[in-house]
Amino acid sequence: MTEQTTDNQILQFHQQIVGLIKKYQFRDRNQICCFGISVSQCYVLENIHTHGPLTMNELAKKMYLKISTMTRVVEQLVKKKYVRREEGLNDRRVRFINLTKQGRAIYKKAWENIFESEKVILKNIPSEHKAVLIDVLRKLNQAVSNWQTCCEIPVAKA
Amino acid sequence: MTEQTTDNQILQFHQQIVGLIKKYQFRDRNQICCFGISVSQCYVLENIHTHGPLTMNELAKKMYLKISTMTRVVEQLVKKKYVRREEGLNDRRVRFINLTKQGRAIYKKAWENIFESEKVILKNIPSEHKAVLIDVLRKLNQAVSNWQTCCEIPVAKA
DNA sequence: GTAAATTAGTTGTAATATACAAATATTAGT
DNA sequence: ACTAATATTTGTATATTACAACTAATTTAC
Repeated sequence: MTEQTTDNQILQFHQQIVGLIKKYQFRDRNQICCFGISVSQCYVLENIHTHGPLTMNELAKKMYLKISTMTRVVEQLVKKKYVRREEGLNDRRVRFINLTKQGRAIYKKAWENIFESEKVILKNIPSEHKAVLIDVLRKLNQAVSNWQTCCEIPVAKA
Repeated sequence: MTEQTTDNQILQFHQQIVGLIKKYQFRDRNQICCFGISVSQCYVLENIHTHGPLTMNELAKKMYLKISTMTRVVEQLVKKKYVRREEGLNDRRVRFINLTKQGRAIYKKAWENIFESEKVILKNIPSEHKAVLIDVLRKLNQAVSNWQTCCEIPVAKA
């Protein structure tokens, strides 16, 4: 038992993370999209649900999307009556995007299955490891937050 | 200290996982795509690198994509000379997709940064927690593998 | 206090990713 | 040999996203 991280540990860690990401992405496309909303649309609902009404800029930043893309995503949600645009009081340029009653309902429905799965997973983890896990995940999140984009061009051409 | 999982724990767990996924997705679009290859293209390289030459069907299954989409992705990689199609010996219908020398090189380059980041992250985690983390990630992976798609239509219309 | 610069958001246009259905080529079953 | 099944490709359509140009509102500078 050494303090050093072995190459094997790093490899396993990497593989588990990458595997997890791929599966979540897959789940996203299937499980979330079932209710007639796309992955991005669903993340918008989640962000508003968690943080309350957000401006277009705030939403775009939280979802790592361009604001023009944000406009399109929100547009679809407005059309479906899951969110509404509310005018800013101080600054009449900004629009606060807020959930409607139907929006709250569809959000619950869309995340319910995932939430249930996570509940089961967490239940099966020994109590003394649960706190450790959450703490480590938080650290991981922080580390990942510090990642820089390695170049200016976000998406390369084919 | 109770054996039960609190609602708060579940919520935190959920938020950390979702946050992590979003960031990795974002990083994918930026960090991986820098070398002139898309996220999907990069995952193809990784799959072949890890498992050796794969058929179109195997690749599609591993990446949760339709085989027709797979054709297009591999097409791009062939054009860039990162992979080549090799005819099956027993069954002349199948094509084994294999890495070229350049393919191996670009794979290393594309994942290098990510791998380095993960190494740093893992280094900063106390030794006794490292094994727990990897173990939990593995369990999480298993649980996620069992997720069913909730309906037949994979992607809903706008 | 008005002109210039900045900011928030939308719209036009284009590129990319993905899916579905039909087509092709090969193999397996009877 | 004829039919069914399988592996892959191609034609076509939709969705997601980005970039650039645009509008409207606010702030800054003089």
